[in-house]
Amino acid sequence: MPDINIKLPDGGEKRAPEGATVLDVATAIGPRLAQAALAGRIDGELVDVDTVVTDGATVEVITDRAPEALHILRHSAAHVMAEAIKTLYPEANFGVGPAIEDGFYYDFCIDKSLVPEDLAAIEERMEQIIAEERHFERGELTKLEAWDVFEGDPFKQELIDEIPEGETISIYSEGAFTDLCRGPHIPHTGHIGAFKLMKLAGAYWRGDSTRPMLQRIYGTAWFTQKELDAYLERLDQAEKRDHRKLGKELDLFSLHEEAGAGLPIYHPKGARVLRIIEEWLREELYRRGYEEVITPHIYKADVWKTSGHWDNYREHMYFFQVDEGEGKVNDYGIKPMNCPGHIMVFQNDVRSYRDLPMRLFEFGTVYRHELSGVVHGLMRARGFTQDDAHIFCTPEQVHAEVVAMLDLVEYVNGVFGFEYTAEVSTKPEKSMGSEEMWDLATKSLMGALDARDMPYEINEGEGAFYGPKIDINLRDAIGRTWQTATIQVDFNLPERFDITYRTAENTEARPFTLHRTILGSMERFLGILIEHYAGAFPVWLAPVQTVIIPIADRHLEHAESVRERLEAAGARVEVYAQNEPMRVKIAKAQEQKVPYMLVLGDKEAEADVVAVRERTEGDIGQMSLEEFLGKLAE
RNA sequence: GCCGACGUAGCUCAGCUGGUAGAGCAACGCACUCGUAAUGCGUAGGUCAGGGGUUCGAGUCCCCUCGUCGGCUCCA
Repeated sequence: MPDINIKLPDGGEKRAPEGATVLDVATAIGPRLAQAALAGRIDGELVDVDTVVTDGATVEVITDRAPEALHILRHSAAHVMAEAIKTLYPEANFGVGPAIEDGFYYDFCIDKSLVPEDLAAIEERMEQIIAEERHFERGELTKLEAWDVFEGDPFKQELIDEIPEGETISIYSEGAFTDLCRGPHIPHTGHIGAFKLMKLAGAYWRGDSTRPMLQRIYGTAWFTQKELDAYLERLDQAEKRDHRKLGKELDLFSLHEEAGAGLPIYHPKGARVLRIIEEWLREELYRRGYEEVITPHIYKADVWKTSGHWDNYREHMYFFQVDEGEGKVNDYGIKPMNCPGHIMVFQNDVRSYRDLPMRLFEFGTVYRHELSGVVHGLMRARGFTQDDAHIFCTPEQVHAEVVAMLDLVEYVNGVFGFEYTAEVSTKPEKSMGSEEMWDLATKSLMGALDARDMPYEINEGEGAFYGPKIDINLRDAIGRTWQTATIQVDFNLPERFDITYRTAENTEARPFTLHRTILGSMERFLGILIEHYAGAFPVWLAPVQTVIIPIADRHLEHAESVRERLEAAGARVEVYAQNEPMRVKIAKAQEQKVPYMLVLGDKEAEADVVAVRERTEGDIGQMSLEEFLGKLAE
């Protein structure tokens, strides 16, 4: 039998008999590798281990160390789950079942509505399938054959329908379950070392709310039990950071059924943090050439008719009628966006190119009637405050303005220690504005990112109908991402409100309008910060920076005087005056995640010093008030 | 909005197949006056989310509404 040549990823070459598979190649390299082989890669394409290699190809053996390995494993786990469901519910029809971050899911349709207890039976069945070390058998079919195999399966038939004519269709079977699938899969089900079904949910077929809703089970799968345990532990940790839980424990805000969904109420401590951030950002914006405006929370409906919200966004707005007397009734709408007010500021005078760029900002509280299913703590509320700004400028100025915004993004996120990534969304199918405007605006956005050496992804066609945008995604302390800042070009509102400026040539021109937020929603950003810091705000943000702990009642007076002196210096202080042992007060202050505790007893009163306890380091000794204030300011 | 789960004292939670509500913490009172992560005793606190129904009897079963949670969808 003639031999063939294959290349290995390390640059080496190997000879193999014709008809050799990836597994044969692995075996030739070493028996341990053969045992660890989960899949292969031939010329960059992931394949099963029993795929025949071709002459001259580069062959790589994928083991559990490869970054793709978990993905393959989870995809196979999804199939195992589907088989388990199929055996328990033979009438099941399946949608799609991909691997996702940390796990997998499968969508399916069965007669009964599953309850969480049903998951145990499915898990049990999966255990059996895994114990049997079932092999995944690949088959290749023509479109016509595939139609037959999935006879009576509407979802799979729809998927087959969309596969281009002439393309080979691959299917995988393990036991009783056959699925339309591109592959590859792990050699046998026994490689799934640990898995757990996590949650039950509903999901529209193909993500389309006009189509049937399927049942979805989410699961996670790992090579070892240890990895699964570590993952569950990670989820536990994330849960401890949940801003809704910490918001309650730290007395930052509350939600009230009687107030309405998505309408958080901020307590003194939560309000304090919000105002600290706001005042800090305001000063920074002044330094960067922004001017603050204040605009109404409500406008007559006419404004929203002009802006287009009345026609296109009404179901998301709060409108109400007011009887103005003598039978005259007016419609008013609560603002879901700050744009109209800012445009009216611009419009209030004849504007010249010399006035541009005009940068107007506002901490504008807006209300949006979000769908009931999406409200979520502070992260998705119906009332929230945007650190909103609109920049009116000439086409030539767009680039520099976006660069300046990106600089602000970098500065602001640096202060909180967030890393971030950017994405640009381009012209969608349905859009307004000329090709040239879109082109100029999109190039300005990308050019600004390039100018600041910021890498970005492009979401083709994902822009709003009225202009392209840049979105910024933060990465928090435990690696989750949050979309916050957005820089958005708007071709729509300048048109609708017909705003213009005088050019140097004394002609009339329409200004470019940029919307932008840096934090997004102040309250949502607070939620992100709570989770990022796990509730332990840095000193400059902490609503209470230091707690004073008098040891006994006789130290109360001294404690009060220390409080007054610290507050006079601008510190945020609380005295724990309740009649409790010192260690109880310390425990409470620790629980409240207060950065510093000042223990005051006889010794401190006498020497007029404070005994400082740092939240994470513990007792750091005595110092004078001045020294301590210096520490607070660090 | 859609699918599913859940809603018991201020907080965290217990309450089996229907028989008229319980703990810990917090609060309040008394005692203790304390040196770096929770002192003892006592008191009070609930139309079991709201409304309707089934039943001799409902926190427990059914329906509706509100809210919360997990997803999906939406996001001018």
